[in-house]
Amino acid sequence: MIEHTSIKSLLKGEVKAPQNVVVKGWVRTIRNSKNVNFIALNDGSTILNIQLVIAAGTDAFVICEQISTGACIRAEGLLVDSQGKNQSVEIQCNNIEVYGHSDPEKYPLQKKGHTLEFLREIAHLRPRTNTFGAIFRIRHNMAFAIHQFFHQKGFFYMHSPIITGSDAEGAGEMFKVTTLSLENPPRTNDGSINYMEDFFGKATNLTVSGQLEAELGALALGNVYTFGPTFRAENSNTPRHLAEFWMIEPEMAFYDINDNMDLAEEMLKYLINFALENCKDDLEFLNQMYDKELIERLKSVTAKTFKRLTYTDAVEILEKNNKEFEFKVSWGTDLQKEHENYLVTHFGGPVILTNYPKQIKAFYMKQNEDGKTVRAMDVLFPWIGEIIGGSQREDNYDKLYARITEMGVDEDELWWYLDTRKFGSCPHSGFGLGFERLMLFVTGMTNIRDVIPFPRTPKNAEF
RNA sequence: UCCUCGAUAGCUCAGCUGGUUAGAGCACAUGACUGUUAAUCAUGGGGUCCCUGGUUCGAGCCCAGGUCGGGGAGCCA
Repeated sequence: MIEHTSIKSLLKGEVKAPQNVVVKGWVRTIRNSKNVNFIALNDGSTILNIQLVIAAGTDAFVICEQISTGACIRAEGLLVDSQGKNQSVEIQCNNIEVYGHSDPEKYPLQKKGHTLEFLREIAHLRPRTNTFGAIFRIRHNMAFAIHQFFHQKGFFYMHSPIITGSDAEGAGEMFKVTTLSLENPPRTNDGSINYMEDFFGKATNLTVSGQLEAELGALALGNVYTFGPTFRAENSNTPRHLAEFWMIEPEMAFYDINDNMDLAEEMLKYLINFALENCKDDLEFLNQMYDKELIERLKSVTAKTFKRLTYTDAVEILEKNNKEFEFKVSWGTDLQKEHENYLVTHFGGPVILTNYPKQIKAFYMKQNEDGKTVRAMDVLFPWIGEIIGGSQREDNYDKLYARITEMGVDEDELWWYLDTRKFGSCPHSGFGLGFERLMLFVTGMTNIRDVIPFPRTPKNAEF
């Protein structure tokens, strides 16, 4: 049986003072004086610390000589109402056991502020800071909320493969997966690498999207979603890109593009509300330390109806301001970040754009009757830009096949995908949400490397 | 990948026009202190000036190449 109590439950008043308690955690600061020492102890259950009060003359007071910032201890004592101002309760501590010392000359985390750049270099220790404790607790809550949201709506969580044999999604550069010798791979007669001898008997990669597999699930189970790691070998060096990130991809049978937008909007609002309700202390910390408008912005997004308009209407608005843009807009061009920002600012909140020109979108999107556009939808968020990209899917075999050949996609790699349009095809839709992009918005962090425990980016796979 | 800025103590930074022994704040150590909140006060220790090469009597400073990091852009979620 676990003998100690979480600091969260003590500070929430779930244990009535006075009462003997045991806590275990890591020392944030220790303040010494002649007659009394104070320790701020954190166990990760909450951003708040509990104060240990150690009077001179106790065994614990002597042990304090070994304790410094970062040490891990077990502390036992009487939980009492605090005499100090900054906490409701504290522990009059008479017994301390040191689990792990922390050499104060060498421990990198000081009891002062550190830059996020420095903390990235010590990603193995940064969960012990207030900031990253808050971020990772919020990250957990968002992951949990995603499952809860879909489960409540009757969706099934589907595990799409991490290793894929097709390079057909066209979603970006892929990481190769192989057990062949890099120094001396087997060759075919024409000198190319013989993947027949590779582990899977063919060339394989890490997935760039679980969407195509999710569609297979939707055409059997109705509504499904994937939520797993995704890999892009793009040489992207920005605060919004990772080589390994997590993506949520719902896929729904019998949803048209409007149902798709409704779901995307409902989901984003649900998740943000969940954070506001369940991550109050952590959000308040981030609001105070990093982004004074964070909580206000989160509330405003949940209250607002997302502005929906077509790509064509958006281009019309943008064209009026072409002189302000580095990249001029005209119908058929892909929208740049400056254009997305303009629209989000123009409408004062999230924007959903639909019906893009087919030539700038993927082969699987449902073609409109006009012959020019497809039923794509992008949800644009302040600063982040495209937080969700999705579409109604092309469910007509002939149209899908035509598009595949037009775009030079290898049909042999997609025979199974095409099969679903041969046998019991149906209208369906889906979208992809970048989990870390959601985290950026919810935490107010501005660099995606700070919302995932161990970021993978070009030239960085430490830890 | 392109543009741009940067790298000096454990951290955050200053360092003049190229010139003697490279500084500050915080952190840390020691001491003081009757309840502190990133405590306070005093004293002290602490440097591969990112790397390689060059210019120079002399380089933290100038030049070239590289590495890593920040911001912007592209690719995208």
